[in-house]
Amino acid sequence: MKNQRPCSIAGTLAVIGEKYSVLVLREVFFGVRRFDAIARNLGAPRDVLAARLRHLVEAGVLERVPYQERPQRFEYRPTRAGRELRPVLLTLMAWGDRHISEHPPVVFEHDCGTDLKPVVVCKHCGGEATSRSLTPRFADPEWAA
Amino acid sequence: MKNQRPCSIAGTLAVIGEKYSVLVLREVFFGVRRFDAIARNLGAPRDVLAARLRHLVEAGVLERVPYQERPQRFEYRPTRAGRELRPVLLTLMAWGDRHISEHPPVVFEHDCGTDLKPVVVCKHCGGEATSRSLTPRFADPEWAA
DNA sequence: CCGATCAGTTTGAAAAGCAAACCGACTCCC
DNA sequence: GGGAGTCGGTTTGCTTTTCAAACTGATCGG
Repeated sequence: MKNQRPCSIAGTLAVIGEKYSVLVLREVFFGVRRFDAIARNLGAPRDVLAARLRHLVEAGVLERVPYQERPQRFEYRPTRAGRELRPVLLTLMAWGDRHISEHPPVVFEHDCGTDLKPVVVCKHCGGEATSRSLTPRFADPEWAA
Repeated sequence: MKNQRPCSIAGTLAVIGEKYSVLVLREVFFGVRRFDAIARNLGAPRDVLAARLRHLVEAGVLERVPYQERPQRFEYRPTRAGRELRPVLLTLMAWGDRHISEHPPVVFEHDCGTDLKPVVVCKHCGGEATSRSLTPRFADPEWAA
């Protein structure tokens, strides 16, 4: 990584782009918040998991909270910033449901009573954000495509 | 990676989860579709980029199309499945804009005339998909959290 | 012929990933 | 009290991946 285009996608990936990081968040959102349980559900090497958790805590996405003294034990909870990553996981899941497994392993029931089909829309007008409806504008014109 | 929870998030990450893959898609969406240009904008090692492009083509996200004969040269275009990954990039960008750079390096103008603020909503009711409004249901109860 | 362009491949060393074993501070149970 | 189990990691020794830089081969322009 040398001469990178300035970009919020790259910025977010610097936080959650390493292997397992997103899956850690998935488990945490499901309520699985302890080291052993996360390791089991991910099948990840424990040293790598330890490194990822440290990184996510430093980045302010998770917090490490003791859930008992004697012996002291910790669990990992999403912060506000962490919870705001849920849309990322939902769009990843939606693509996988559509293009990989036609029988989705997990479904989210939405308040409205249906199985959630997540769509990305413009907050202002509510219209779907499609390729054709979007025009990029670059802060630094050197990087205009 | 051993004993993984069956999951569409993991499935999608198997396609675009390696380092640089998402950034390749970003460039392709911006219209940067040739090997040298992508390599330049990413600052990625050329051998890694070659491997990623191969993988994305095999996965059906990009296609490798000749844009000239003599000497034969290729460019990479998003397929339909590839274009459907745009929502993933938009949510990644939105999080970075909010939590990393308060001055976004790129803004998308939406048809409606405003700068796009992407939100994930329920396709059926249009309501925002928040933690509290969602209840997971597991196809295989062994993995219920 | 000389230099430049482009899409990769090759090379050798450094970094990250991996599975399995280990550790320390406990608790539980006989 | 002793042995087994739990839990949140760290250590070890090996394999795989990444990296930057150099190189290749086809072709064009002067």
